[in-house]
Amino acid sequence: FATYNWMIRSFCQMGLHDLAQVLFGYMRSDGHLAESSELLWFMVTAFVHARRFDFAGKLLSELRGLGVQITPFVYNNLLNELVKSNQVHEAVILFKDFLVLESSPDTWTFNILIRGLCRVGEVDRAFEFLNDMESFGCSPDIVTYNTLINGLCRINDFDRGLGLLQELQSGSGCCPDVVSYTSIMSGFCKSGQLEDAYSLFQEMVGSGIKPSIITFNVLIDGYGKINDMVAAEAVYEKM
RNA sequence: CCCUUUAAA
Repeated sequence: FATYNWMIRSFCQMGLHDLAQVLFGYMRSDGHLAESSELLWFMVTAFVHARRFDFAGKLLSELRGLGVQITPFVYNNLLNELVKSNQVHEAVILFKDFLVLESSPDTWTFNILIRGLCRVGEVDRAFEFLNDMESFGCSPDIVTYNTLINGLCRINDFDRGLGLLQELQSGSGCCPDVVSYTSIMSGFCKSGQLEDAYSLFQEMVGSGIKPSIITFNVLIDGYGKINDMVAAEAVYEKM
């Protein structure tokens, strides 16, 4: 098994995934599957990086067959890697493959996917995942909502963004925080709606939430872009 | 630079 182990790893590192796949088949036939759980996860990451999601999914099935527990912490990292490299749809495919494992996704898993979908403008798809969370026993948290709010503002859908903010204010779940407000303020600033941004700023301060350095940065930058240096300086004096 | 998830640059 030791020989299979390092040969397969070497092939993966050399980018020879076809050879690694063939070798894995031989190793399996030789009855070494039971001792290969750590190698299996190594191969999963390698094949995902090589965009070979079909075989990665088969490997995950093997892992389940071995009764190996892969924690969400571990595979969230992999999903996040894909999202960061603009491969959200691949991440969604992989997410579905992860469902064959015994371990259930957690809130972070959904937050990563929701963020990815928002980044490519598929906000409605992101909301579908929000609705699916509950069936997996996951509750959306403030990060989930802030991510969605930001996604809405990025596509200039301020009405829905503000609506979600109001939902947080009235709902019993979680309360909006400085990120929620700053996110929408940033959207307003980018589209030159400084009056709306500033009234949100006042609303935030009025509800006892302390603006952060980023909040001020957003406002000052927004006023600078519309050449209102007087207002920009006025905000600067507040910090 | 980050390196399990959210706001500015």
